[in-house]
Amino acid sequence: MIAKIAVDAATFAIDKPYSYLVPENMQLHAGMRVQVPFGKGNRCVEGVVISLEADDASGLKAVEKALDEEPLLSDRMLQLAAFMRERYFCTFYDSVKTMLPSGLWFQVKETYSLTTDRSWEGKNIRIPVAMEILQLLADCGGVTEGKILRDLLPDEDVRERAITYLLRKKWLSTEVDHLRRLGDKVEKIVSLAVPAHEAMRYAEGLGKSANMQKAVLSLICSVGEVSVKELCYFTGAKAPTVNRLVSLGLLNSYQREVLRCREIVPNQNAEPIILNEEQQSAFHGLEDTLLASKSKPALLHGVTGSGKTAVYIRLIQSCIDQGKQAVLLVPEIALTPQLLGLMAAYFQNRVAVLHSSLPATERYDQWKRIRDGEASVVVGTRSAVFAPCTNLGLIIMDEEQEHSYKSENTPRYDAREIALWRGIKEKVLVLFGSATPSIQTMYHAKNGDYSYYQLKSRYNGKPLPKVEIVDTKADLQLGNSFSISYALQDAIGENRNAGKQTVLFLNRRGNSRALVCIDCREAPECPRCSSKLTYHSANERLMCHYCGHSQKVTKNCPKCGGELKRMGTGTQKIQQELECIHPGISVLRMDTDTVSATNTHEMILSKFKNEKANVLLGTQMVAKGLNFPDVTLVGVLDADMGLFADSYLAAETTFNMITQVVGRAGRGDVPGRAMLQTTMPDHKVIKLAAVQDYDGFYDLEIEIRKLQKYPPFGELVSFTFTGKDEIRVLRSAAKFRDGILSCLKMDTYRRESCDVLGPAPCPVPKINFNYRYRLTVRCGLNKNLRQLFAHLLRQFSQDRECRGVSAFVDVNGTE
DNA sequence: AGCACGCCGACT
DNA sequence: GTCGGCGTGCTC
Repeated sequence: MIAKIAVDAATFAIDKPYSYLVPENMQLHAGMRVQVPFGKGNRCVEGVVISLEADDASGLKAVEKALDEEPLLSDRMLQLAAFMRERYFCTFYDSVKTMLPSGLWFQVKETYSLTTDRSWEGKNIRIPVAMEILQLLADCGGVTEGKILRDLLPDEDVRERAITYLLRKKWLSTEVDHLRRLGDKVEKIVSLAVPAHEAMRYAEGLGKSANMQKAVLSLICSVGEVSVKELCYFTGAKAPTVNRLVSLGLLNSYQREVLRCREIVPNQNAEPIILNEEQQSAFHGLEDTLLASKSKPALLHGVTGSGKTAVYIRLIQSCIDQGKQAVLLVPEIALTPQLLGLMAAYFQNRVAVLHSSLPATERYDQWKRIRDGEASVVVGTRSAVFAPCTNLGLIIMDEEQEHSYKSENTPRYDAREIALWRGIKEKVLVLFGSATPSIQTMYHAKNGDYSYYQLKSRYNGKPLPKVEIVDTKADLQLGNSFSISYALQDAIGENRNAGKQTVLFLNRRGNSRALVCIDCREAPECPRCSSKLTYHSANERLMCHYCGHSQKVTKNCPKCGGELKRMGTGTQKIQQELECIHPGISVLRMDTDTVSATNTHEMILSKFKNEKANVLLGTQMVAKGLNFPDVTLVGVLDADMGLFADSYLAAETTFNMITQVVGRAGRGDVPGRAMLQTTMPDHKVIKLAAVQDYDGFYDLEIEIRKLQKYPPFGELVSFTFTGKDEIRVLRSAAKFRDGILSCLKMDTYRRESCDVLGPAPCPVPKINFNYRYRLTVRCGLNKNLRQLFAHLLRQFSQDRECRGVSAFVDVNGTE
């Protein structure tokens, strides 16, 4: 028997199925992970069995051992890994790792032991610390773990040199083992092994001193099966007492797996859902597709407050009634705590949650519940698109346009694409839901690739707020030095006098916690990266969020010696302005500075609601999930900020942001009002967003996309090159570009439309002493071109001139 | 990437 | 002789 195996150690250039011999007595199946010898040194590496063949061949290395007892990945998931490998230019095993919860990954454990050759004894070895290692091993019985050596000899260079020397001398040998990061949690369950009356008769025959045994037995008689832990808790007995009863043959015991999953508390009663006419017709159409197991995706386009969630719940219900599982993907769990409670209300303990901030143990156990079919509804973030459902019927992606569905690590997958792939292969309905669908999804809907359902009316019948565009240039000419325009200043004042609340939105990332020199106006930079350090008050240090470098806060500027002052964040400055303009106004801030684990997002929101602060001021996080009747004014301080971003999604993102923010105003009885401050009051995107004209925006943007050959008309593939030697990196990138260009002249590729831009420095040109340059390729990324790129990447990694430079690919990336 | 093999110069 | 440096080639 031969196993085709994808190994972890393989880089993209050499990634392919490797054939290994399966030992006679080994039970292997596709989808199981194994430990195999790889390379000349036969080092032990992890791999996954892709397929098995009955062939017999000699001259192959043999699989060392199976690391799983049963397959972790179905054939379908293996197919998906292959798809991801081709689509995102990663290795097969990279895909496998992203599909599995991290609790299932392995940790390598090296064991070092002395060999029988003790000729080193009494010798004088010149290599530093080599003798120490030998002595240490001799002292602890000849065997030790790699971790112990690492702890004892922290200097990596010296330690590794000594170890290689000793291994070559064959005085030391090493073994590698793959250990699961997490184990399955089990508990001991006991039950009666004899009829109850017999057990009780035994208990009565016991003396007075054996009260515990009596208590234990009588409890078991009344409840039947019980865990030892609970038994001890309720009776006060200790484990040995129970074990004694087991060994006497009165009790049976076995290990039962326990799942470490928190219970989700339903936040309401599961009242029957009554759909309005629009919802009803959308639901019917979608249910038909669902029941027919046709794999045509669908878009549910519903304005904020139109009740998309009700349709989701009915669909999930219908899916479960078919005996199938449903996956509901959300952009960020933290922003949808009510959704989880709602799901629990309707689907009770059949709901499983999967997202990255769960403890690894819980995530793994949730994963098992899904795999074993115990959970029929999966709610989760991006990675939940890999939920191991064996009987999937429905995938819903809420807020489909959100960027968080795109991964920023290798493989840089897009959960939308994965969902669509599963949709086709598993004959599953994929439903995209959004108030402002991405241009790409809308295009497919208009094109008939997706079926399209629209919910136009807000269920409470509230009109959308009145939106005004405020030209900040005009204010500047009038001498207004504040970030808040006169018009908005007045509106905030009026709103406050009317006893209503205001939300102000600053469209910036809240990471400006920097120190700035009062003389040269410069902020301390990271010595390893081209980035500014941010100030962390918890440890009084300046930290770099790209490389993790941190340094003590100094009093003076490292460049000119001027005094360093904490620069107020954007929101802080605006808070001061507000207090200056409207003395006595109460302002709550919500940004990375004020939101923490102890002072969560929701806590600030509920404070805003309950304490009736006049103004809530925040960055991107206020845009979502806020629904208060007393908020009648919303201000966007820099509505056009996002339009300058260097991304094909800039306009789309800005439009969505404005829509979301505007939707926060006027949820109560008083009609809402929104003000958009901008330096470009005539910008089409701003104007369209102000009147909430999605269709107009779509028509405008789709033309630009078509002209520029941006998605959905073409794809943007970026190749990023990194390395320590800047010249070399730039040269490698240029060489790669030339490689593409010359291939495009060949007959096979002549018909491809493909523009190559760059190389240009990346937005962050240096990270951890690695320089970064980028090529951007606009093309129809078909199979032909994908194969070309993969070929060029392989060739690149073997190119001697490009040594020390590595490349990675991002398809339709946001950065 | 990571590892061995081979060839060369330097040091004991 | 013995050791390390570095270039080259391969990974079932």
